[in-house]
Formats: sequence, C-alpha cells, structure tokens
Amino acid sequence: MEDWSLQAIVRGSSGEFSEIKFDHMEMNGQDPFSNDQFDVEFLNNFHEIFDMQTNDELNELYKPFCTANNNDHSLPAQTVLDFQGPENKPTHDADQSTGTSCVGTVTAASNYTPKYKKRKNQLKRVVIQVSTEGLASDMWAWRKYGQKPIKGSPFPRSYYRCSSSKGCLARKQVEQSCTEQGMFIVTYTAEHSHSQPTRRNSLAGTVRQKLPSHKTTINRTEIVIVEPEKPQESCSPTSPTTLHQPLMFDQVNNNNNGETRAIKGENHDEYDNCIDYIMSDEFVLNEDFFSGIEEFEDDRRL
DNA sequence: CGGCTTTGACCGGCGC
DNA sequence: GCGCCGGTCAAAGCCG
Repeated sequence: MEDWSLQAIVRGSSGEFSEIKFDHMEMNGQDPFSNDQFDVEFLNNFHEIFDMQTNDELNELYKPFCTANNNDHSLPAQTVLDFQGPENKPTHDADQSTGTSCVGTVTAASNYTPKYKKRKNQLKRVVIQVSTEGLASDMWAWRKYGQKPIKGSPFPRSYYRCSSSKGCLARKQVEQSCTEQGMFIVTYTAEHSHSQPTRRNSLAGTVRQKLPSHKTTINRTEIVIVEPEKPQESCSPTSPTTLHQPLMFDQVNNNNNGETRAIKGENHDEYDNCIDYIMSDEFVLNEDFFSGIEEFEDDRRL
C-alpha cells in the first residue's frame, strides 16, 4: 500500500472531549489540550490495541457498520465502541482506577454458556452506540426474543439472538439512548459461529424495530486521525520493525466554535495508544474510523 | 407455512 | 433469606 491513510472522526458521546479526558487521565480539571504535559500523559495511556489477538473478532463486530454505508456517504453510522468485562482490564491501563470502560477482548463463544449461567459482569461484551442509520446497517440477521423495561430508562431494552444459524450464540441488546435522542445503545454478546450472511432476513431484527423518524445531529468534540506515514520499503517483510513505522496523528478538538487543537504522535506506539484510548472510551465513531483501522491492520500485516 | 414479534412468566444473580 | 432486576423462555399471534 503506497499511500494509505487512516482518518477518523470521533465524537465524544457523553460530553466534550476534554471533559472525558479529565475523567480518564485524572488531570485535576486541567484542560488537556492546553497542557503541555498532555501529549505525554495522554499518549502513555494508549497501547497495543492492534496487538490484541481478537482483532478478527473486532472486525466482525464493527464490519456491519462499515460495509453497509460504503456507498452511501450521506449516512454516517456513528458508533461507540466499549469493550467490557472484568478480565479485560489491561494490567497497565491507567484507566483501571476510574472504574470506567476499558479495552479488552471480545467474548469467545466457548466461554459463553447461555441461559443464566453467566450473568452481568461475567460476560464480555461490546457496547456500541449507533444512530438510526447505523442500527439499520447491521447486516446480521437477528430474531427478537424478549423485551424488558429497564429501571432508570424510559425506553425498553430489546433482546435479539442471531437467526442466521441455529446454535449461534451471538446476542444483541438494543435500547434507545436516554441521553441522546435518536441514538441507540447496542450491546453485542458472544460471537457468531458462522460467516456473515449474504443478505439480511427480510425486515427482521433491528430493521423492523420502531425507529424514530427524525435524525439527531450531535455537535460534540471531534478527533481526526490523519495519514500515518508510509511504511519504508527497505524493511524486511519478516522483520518486526516493519510493523513499527513512524506514524503521525492529529487530534482536533472542534467545539463548534472554530477552535481546533491538535496533538501529534511520532511513532507507532503512540498511534496505537491513541486508537486504544478512543476505542476504550465513550466516543462516537463513524464508519470511516473502522474502515481506517481495517486498512491499518491490513497494511500492518504486510 | 415458516419465520418473525409480542408479552407474561420464569429463572437466577445480586444487593441489602 | 428476601426481593429486585435483568435475561430468557415459550405460547400466541402476525406477516409475507
């Protein structure tokens, strides 16, 4: 790949980007974007997302939201990724003390025993926040098997299981966000035991759900990751150094007031760490982000 | 008729 | 031990 680039637009889903970072970086309310220390502290907390052995699983999970809109740029499927599970907390993650979400692995199907065996925190899950379009772009076939009112939420939670393959343990929960109108919180549990279906089951699953007719525009902080430097051709394909080419990223804080600030990383680790942070926190990511990561991983494997 | 949603009942984890 | 709550079951009905 000669001139591949990674670009993503990331919006904080629970407040301005800087506020989220205060929580995670414990910087005592200082504005991380105006603090010279931010680059170091911010970057030091990101690590090795692409070294996770579950990248394929991750790909599968976000793929539906990437592919469906490839030809429709008018429909940004904004999503939040949040990997949960007590076993997932990286031991070197500075985020541990906060009790917030963290990066981790996705549940292996063999670890999931249906029906009451594992509950709540025992299951590793992927929580994604999607717009109406993102919800409809999920190409998996789901069959609804339950709906429950959730305490503290005005909206019920719907429960879906994969209907593509008998015995598939994949589960999906959908509930409307009570904080962001028109957004849906989708929780995926377990993995599909089969390849992605070539077509969705008519109007099954999420498509048949009662979706709001309006779209919600979310004006929040944006992060833009741009154009890692091209890998150097001189490196041996088998050498580990080919996986650690210099990279660069920018993070642009756009508060809708025209003000932007950028942070740049100089190496691959810093880039990884940036992605790690974004993936571990409550950010709304669009499909370009995931497509970019996919490209990134493909390139890295070369 | 098959596959879907709906919905009340049931089960089990968890906090008190 | 008890009750709350979330997740699942399963019967009934709907839909293409």
